[in-house]
Amino acid sequence: MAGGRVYSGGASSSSLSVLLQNQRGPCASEPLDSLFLSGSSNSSSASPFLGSRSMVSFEDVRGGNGSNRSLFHQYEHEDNGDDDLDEYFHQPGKKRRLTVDQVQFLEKSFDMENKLEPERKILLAKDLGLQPRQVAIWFQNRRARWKNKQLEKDYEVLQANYNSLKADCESLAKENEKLKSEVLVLSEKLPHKEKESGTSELSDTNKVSQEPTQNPTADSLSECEVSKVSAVASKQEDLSSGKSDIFDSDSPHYTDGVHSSILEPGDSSYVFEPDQSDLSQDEEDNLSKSLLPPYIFPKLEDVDYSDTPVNSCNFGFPVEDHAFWSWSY
DNA sequence: TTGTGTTTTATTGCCTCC
DNA sequence: GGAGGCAATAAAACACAA
Repeated sequence: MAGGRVYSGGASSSSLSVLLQNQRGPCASEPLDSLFLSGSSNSSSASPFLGSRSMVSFEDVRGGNGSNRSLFHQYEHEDNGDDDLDEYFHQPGKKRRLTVDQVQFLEKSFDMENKLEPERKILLAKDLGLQPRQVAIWFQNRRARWKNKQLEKDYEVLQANYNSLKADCESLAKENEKLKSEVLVLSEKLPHKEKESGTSELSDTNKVSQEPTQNPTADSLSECEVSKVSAVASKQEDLSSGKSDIFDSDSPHYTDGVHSSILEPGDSSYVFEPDQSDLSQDEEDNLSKSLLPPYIFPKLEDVDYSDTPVNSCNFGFPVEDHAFWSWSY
């Protein structure tokens, strides 16, 4: 026995005699719902479960089906009076399964409230012809089962979410690889174009830098748009050599509405304002790091990218890779 | 019938709350 | 300190295949 806790081994003679006095055979066939509803308010007079003898009545009504068969037969052999009844309930080490109706009754009660107040426990015990302790144990075990079920459900939900995220991640990684190869191809082609077109493209570069802002989130960046960004990579040489007037406010700019107005954090359209994106700050940081040449955005020096991983959200572009980027196409 | 896995009932020990 | 809840566990009852 647990420290200081005393459990009875089964129904006591006194409680059983009370139950047997209330014995009412045919009531066992009443619909459970009505039995249950009448139980709480008037349980002592309308008890649907009237001790162990009423279990025999249940079996009679049901024709002795299923799970109670062995109990019924066992009890049938011992049904020789109250002495045998007490003997049955006091068998040490013997476990007695509850009847189907008792379990259904308890289940309904559990559905209403899975905690068991003392008064309710007494009422249920009376109604079911069980020891209050048995009712308490049943509720305890039932709560444990319920908790396990909940854990299983939670696990399934988490696993589904994980699988979904994993699929997203994989598709983004593929997209990332695709875009990277595209950037490589375009950056190889662009130096030739540059030589042909001369310095006139600088004004285009400036256009890009002045475009009103939309947030360059992963969602808003179409493949085409990213390709455009990639296509201007060759302008980096001009910028790094001081030719660019990219911060000229009068300069025309790239007008696709995606890669612009990202220069001034103080501006209302500053692209890295947290409220303007569905992405988390980390994701936005990753995007800004991956898409924007660091030298274009001196204000961004305030942002700590030191631990930013290269992942599908920043398109896998290390910051160093951006050294050749510029904003024209 | 028997072996084995699962479910259900009950115990134990520990913990928290009043 | 007692009552009650919970986790872990034991063990009886049950289901079912071989």
